[in-house]
Amino acid sequence: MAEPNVNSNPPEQGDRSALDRQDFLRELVRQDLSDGRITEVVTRFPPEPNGYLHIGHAKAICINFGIARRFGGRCNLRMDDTNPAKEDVEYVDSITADIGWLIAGWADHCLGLKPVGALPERRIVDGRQDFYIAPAAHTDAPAHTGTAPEPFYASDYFEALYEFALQLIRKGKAYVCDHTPEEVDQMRGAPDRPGRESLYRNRSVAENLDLFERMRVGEFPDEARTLRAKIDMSAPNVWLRDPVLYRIRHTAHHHTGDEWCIYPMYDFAHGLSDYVEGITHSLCSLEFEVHRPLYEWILEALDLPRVHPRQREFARLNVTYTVMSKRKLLRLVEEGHVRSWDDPRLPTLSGMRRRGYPAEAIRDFCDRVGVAKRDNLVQLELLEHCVREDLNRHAPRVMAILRPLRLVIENYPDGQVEEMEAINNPEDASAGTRRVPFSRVLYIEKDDFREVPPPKYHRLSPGVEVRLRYAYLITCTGVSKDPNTGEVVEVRAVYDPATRGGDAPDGRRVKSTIHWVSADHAVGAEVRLYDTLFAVENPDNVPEGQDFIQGLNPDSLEVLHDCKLEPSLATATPGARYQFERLGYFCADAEDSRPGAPVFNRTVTLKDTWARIEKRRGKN
RNA sequence: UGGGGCGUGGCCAAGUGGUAAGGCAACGGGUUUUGGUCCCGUGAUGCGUAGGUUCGAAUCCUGCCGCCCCAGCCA
Repeated sequence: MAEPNVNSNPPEQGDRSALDRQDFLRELVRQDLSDGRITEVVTRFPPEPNGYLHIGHAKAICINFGIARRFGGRCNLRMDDTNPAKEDVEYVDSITADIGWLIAGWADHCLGLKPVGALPERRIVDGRQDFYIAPAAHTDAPAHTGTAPEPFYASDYFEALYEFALQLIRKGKAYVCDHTPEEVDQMRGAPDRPGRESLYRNRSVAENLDLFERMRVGEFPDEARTLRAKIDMSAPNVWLRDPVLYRIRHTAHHHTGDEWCIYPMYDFAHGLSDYVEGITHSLCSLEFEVHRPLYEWILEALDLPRVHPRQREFARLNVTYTVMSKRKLLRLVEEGHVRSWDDPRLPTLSGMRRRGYPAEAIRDFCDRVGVAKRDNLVQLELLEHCVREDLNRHAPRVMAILRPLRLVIENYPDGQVEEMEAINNPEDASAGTRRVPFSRVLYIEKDDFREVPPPKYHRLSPGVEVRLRYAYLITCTGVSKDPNTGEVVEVRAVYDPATRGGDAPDGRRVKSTIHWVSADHAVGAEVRLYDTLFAVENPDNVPEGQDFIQGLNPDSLEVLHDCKLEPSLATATPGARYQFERLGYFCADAEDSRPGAPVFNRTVTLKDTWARIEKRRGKN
């Protein structure tokens, strides 16, 4: 029976790189299609709602949605929620929101849509029992616009899963075991030593059926019994040594409430959930490779009528200067090393979104990182490159002073204000221009002035002429210092009225152009500068006896309170991204920005050749 | 020490018997009213290692070395 192909949208034109990318997963899918093993491609992304999504998940999302998209299929977002003790709706909400954001405008057209309230349909195919949940037709659903998609839930299949378990028992392939967890543990043996068979392994089908049904209705306490697969206690692969399929947990579930007190284990639930949804390719990370024989055993033992899903594994993503494990991220949040799950220093999707990383850049990164099976540690620089490349194209330019230094134009009339025309985005002519007020007293960046300039320093210093961007050529005439500290508190200069806009009629050139903000018109702002969360490249690789926490970078956050922005930024909308010229890309904080009192996060710096020169000099 | 995987330039990664793609990083140079962007150029005689097969090997065979995963009633 052919299932409806609800989505046959081909990938967009002009998408060559993603289209042609060659990796072993796409190769396999291509092969299955040309062999006629399958006629459509259905994948899934199956997070357990027990934590927040991070860049590592983004890779899995891009692979699963990307392949569905590439072959005109669909990808289901499924909550793998089979362990009520660890899960919560808080997480399903954040996960769906993060995914909606990440795939918006890219893979929303191949997002598997669940018919509202639908459960798997029970039916008989070729005399064999089957369950299938048909996707909603795409045309019936409102266009996905980046809002949280409605996920599928493994827990919606508990009834079907229970029926499958019954069937396994009837076939003599599963049994109820009364051993304690400790006994099961001991009897499993070791990788190089076979295990011992359960004393309950040869119960009759009738007794197993009776016991399992009584497990379901709640006759037994937690841990009293389990349902186990009858496979091989001496199998070299320990996952084949009669793995537990169901356990008793008198615990309320975030999605099914108190309807159940037995819950299926991952290995039993996952493959069958894939099957129920008509998944053709179940793409997961490498640590599940040893589970694959069990995944296949379950599907085969049940003699299921439709085509079986195929599990294939790829290496998970690691990025330098950060950690990806749920356990470690949780510690960072709980111990207060970061403020929250969406702290802009975290590799969580919510953190990166708050920091200003465009979803498109994260997807591009996942694409460039490739798909393979070897362990990897990708340099942060590649991610930052992707972010800069996207922002360079799209972010409007603006002038902002992070560390203000007063500059007085001595020969500029006091009280006069001129509106200078500035280009919004040199990469995008359609972005137009804006007017920026100029006056006698300005702020410039402290870094842009040196009383005694080091070699190769092109910026302002006494006697030197530079350009004020979009304004005038000025020449530094002197400084004022704090009488106590000797610190330069004000720079004085004269301007050449003939150079309005920045070009000299006589054609003379200056070595540097610096940015500025008019003191009278400046908007005060808080700006948060971020450095890597960890000071070490690979925080997971800690020396003996050390805690990964010790690898933290004490200077990962610097808050600047007295920044001066050009007036157009007074009402920056939360989440809006800009390039502060010559400094970097910044994003109006979505939580803390207020009209008239914006707060900005530095997303990433611009590449800084001068900083590199200085750094090199420091080393020599 | 049992089983399952993986080793290609600093980091990713193509390559599937015909003589080492591409990206990031780095380093030179050009353009530039952002020390940004953009453009041009530079890098493995070598594919963990030692043998073998072949006219020819990163690709096939054998041994060795290294790294990762697996003994949850977690996923």
